[in-house]
Amino acid sequence: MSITISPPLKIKAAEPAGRPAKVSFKAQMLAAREDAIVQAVNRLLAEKGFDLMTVDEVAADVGIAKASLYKHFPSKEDLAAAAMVRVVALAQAFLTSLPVDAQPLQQLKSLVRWMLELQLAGEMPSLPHQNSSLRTTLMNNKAYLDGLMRISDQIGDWIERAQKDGSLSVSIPPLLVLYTLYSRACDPVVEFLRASGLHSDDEIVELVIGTCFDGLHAR
Amino acid sequence: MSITISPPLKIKAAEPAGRPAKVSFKAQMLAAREDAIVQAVNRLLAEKGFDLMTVDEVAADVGIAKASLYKHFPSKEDLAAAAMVRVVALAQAFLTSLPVDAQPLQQLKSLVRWMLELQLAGEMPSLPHQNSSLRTTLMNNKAYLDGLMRISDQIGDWIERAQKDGSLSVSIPPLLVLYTLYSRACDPVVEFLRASGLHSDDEIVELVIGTCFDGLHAR
DNA sequence: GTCTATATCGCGATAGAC
DNA sequence: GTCTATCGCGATATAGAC
Repeated sequence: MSITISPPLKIKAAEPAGRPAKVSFKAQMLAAREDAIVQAVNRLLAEKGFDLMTVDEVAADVGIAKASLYKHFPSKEDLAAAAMVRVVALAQAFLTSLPVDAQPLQQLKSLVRWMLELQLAGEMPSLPHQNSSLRTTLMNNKAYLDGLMRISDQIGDWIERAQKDGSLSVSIPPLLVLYTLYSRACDPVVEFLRASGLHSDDEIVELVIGTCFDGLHAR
Repeated sequence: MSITISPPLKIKAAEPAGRPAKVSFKAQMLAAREDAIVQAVNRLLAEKGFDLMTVDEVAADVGIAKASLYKHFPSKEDLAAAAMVRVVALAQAFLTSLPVDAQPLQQLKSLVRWMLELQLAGEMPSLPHQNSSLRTTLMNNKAYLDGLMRISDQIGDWIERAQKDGSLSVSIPPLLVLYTLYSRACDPVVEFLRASGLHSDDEIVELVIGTCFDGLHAR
């Protein structure tokens, strides 16, 4: 029922008069509206998951009619795909914000920490891995695939360097490392631990990072 | 469309004549039918997940009418709950089949191996953790809760003993260990690795066990 | 208990006026 | 592009004969 627009609109701030300004203003409105939609979808995906999220809820949350949603996105699957594109873009922005001279293992831990915090903040969308129509839409989304490939390349680079400098086990295939890190984005241990009420969010993050990199076995 | 009955029926094998035998036979028929239903549900839950599994499919798979299903189980949620009760019972049977004198860490690894193999065999039902009606049904199912508590107690005992004998890290809360082990039952890494086609099922099992207990960090 | 046939309904998607 | 109102479909669940 609430309309969230981010970043806040600056109406015709430093724009020259005439048609170009008007077009840009319209484009800003459109982009802001679509961004509000995608943010609502992202939150609902994190809260209820794809199957339980209804398009009616999304429309009500954004504050527009359901038919208007379908003018922006042709299907529910495309709504979810847009949310995933946004998350991948956020991940990419986070990765590029990391110090380039840090040790590769620390980069990987920072990524996992970021994903766990996103999950704890209720902003990590959860999709079913078995919905074929959703998979088809995602696999046909060039923006999503490109973004996913770019961050995977970056992470893969860190994995190889971490294995070379001896901080990461060389007996684990790099692909397995990548998948293991990605899986932390939907690790049910996070919500289980939170439901237990025994640990703060920060403790949960550090505990899960510990089990991920150090394992359960005693050193 | 196929009716699977297990174990195979032995019709009136060593039964005395009279009413008791007849009642027992009927009860066997009923139990066998319900077991066939639960097995079909288990396979469909593993294949498509709860949301994508339809009651029509279950009925068609067992070879009976949908209305007949509802004579055995009052709702789709109860169907899934029955499958979970079965899996928990299988897990308990597996745990009691383990050698009692083995080291506790090996017991835990054996459990994870069993869960991973069940997943690779397509027999690990996958439920959404966010479906509230399903959660309600499960939390009201005494057989499920009792079975889950019994195996959790057994596992918790091994965890404490493994921490005492120095094979498991004492800096990890036992509850986190338990959750981390349980999470291997729905670890998406398994299907990702299988989809990559780079490893055999046995290799996948050992690789995931390795990342779970030894972590990614080099020793 | 099993069947056929049907009730009921939630949800994705659309028509058509403005 | 946005709205109100509605369609169409599939899914859970049930009625009633046998």
